[in-house]
Amino acid sequence: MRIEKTEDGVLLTQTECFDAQLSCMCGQAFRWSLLPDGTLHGVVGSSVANIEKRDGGYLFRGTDMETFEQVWRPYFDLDRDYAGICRRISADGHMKRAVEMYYGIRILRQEPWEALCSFIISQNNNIPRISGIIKRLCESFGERLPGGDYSFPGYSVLAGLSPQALSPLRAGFRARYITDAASKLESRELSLEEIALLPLPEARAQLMRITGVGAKVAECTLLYGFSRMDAFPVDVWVKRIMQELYPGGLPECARGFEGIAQQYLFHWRREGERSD
DNA sequence: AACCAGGCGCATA
DNA sequence: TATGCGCATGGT
Repeated sequence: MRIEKTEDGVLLTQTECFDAQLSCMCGQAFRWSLLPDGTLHGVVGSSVANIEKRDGGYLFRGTDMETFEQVWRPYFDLDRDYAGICRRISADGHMKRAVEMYYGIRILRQEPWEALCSFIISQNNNIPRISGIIKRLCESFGERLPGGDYSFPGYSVLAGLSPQALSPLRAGFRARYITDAASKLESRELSLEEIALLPLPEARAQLMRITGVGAKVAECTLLYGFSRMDAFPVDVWVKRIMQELYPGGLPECARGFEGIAQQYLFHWRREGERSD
């Protein structure tokens, strides 16, 4: 991996197994968009990214080195050996095909609260509408950033609100789930910092104390918000894959990296459906 | 115009 | 423990 400052921003080259576009647009995060000119645009915390392909790598336009190191390097999990992980899970034939076809997908290290809130919104919903609800959530309750983007609102901002106060989001029955999560966190009845330290089963149980958080949302929160690579969200797509390919469970080679395997299989199956 | 969407809570057996 | 249904909203 090579990271260098240029006059346009920070240039990242020589990374193994990293496709920014695939990683951001494969359904794990909902605040990224691909602009018509090919620029990948998104917000993390109070930082805005405009990522362009350049010199076989990526230019983070307008980013300074400090922000790259503190925000983007951890967000894209650039210090994890994805090439090695992909090699390992490719011991299984189906996994090998999915990994080859979509090589470079990484699990993004999202903020815990943003992941929790986003996947509460995701339930019984489709990706375009999930993105729309989250966009309105940020515009309604987040802070305006230079350039016109909005940050994801912290739970403290939402904790005092009634579900009706979220009506501009058009989140439907999920509105009260969001306010329940926010108020339980604000009152310290639940603590994301403590959940981060718990073993997987206990962390699941804690998250599921929130109304509207079941096994699937808890698992997504642990994978995407707490970087638990052994969390394994099973949605309708993955359920189909499991029934068709792995009735006895994931292959042994995926142990410890179930979440990463899941993301490749999920995207593989979804894209396969789209191209029919 | 029904049907579905990265589910969950609740009632029922 | 295991099903089945309703839920807000919007896109096909």
